[in-house]
Amino acid sequence: MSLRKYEATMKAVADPTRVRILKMLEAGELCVCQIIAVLALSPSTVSKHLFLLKSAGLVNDRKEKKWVHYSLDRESDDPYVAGILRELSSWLDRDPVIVRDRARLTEARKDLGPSAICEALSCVGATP
Amino acid sequence: MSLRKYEATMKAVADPTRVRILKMLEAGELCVCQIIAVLALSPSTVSKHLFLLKSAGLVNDRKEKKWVHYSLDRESDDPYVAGILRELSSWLDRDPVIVRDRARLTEARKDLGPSAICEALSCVGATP
DNA sequence: ACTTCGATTCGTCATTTGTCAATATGAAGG
DNA sequence: CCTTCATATTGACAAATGACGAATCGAAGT
Repeated sequence: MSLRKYEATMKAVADPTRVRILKMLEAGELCVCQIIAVLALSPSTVSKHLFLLKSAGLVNDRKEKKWVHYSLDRESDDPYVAGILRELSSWLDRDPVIVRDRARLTEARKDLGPSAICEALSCVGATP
Repeated sequence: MSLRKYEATMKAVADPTRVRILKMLEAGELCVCQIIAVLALSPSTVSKHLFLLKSAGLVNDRKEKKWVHYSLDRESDDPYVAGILRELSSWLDRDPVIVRDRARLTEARKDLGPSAICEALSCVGATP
């Protein structure tokens, strides 16, 4: 494994926004609109982050109906990806930002579909 | 452990030059002049990298005579540091850049003191 | 004290990175 | 078809980053 690949993987997980996404995905796959809503960032920004994570082999995407769902690539044979995802599962679980992200997700998922979650969370997300 | 601390640690190890330094230090402590010589970078640049690594708690420094020696902080109680250093020990061992760095170090350490190594390597380092 | 030499700090520069607005793509429904 | 809605892409811009040279600090040695 080369230094280039290492650098891409590490830089992908070193960004706070991207690690928030990864920590959200630990609970299961999410559609892009849900991630946008929780992060309260513009769709283009989130899309670029997801592209980077996918390029690094950290996540997979799956298209269903109108939505794209992302999930962690837990069976990667890339040693960097496997090692980082393993370490990450035991990190940051008590960070207030991570906790808040999780709260937003579980709250909104109670009885709403992806589209409705989008609506519900984008209101909440607008008030930091 | 906070997202801020996580970000600092991860960004510290995500840089290729800094990871080269960490991989060099796996063999034992080194003085700054040796690191400068192997990397073939300016002293100010190397000094800043070392400062960043130390700020992240990844390395310790020790002054002896005129020189400053850096070493990995293997007994850190910071979970990020401990986890990263553990993963790192099994990564990049076959990368050509890492291999070359090690070769330069072991070659020059055969029978020279730190100061002489500085001299010997700075010539080699100038020809990539 | 003065000089020397290893290391750090400061100032500056080019490159990279993260963000958003605007636009494009593309599938599902009317 | 043609519109709509969820993502993706593009372009622009501010901020962060990594590189260097010059200046500075500090410990030994003359």
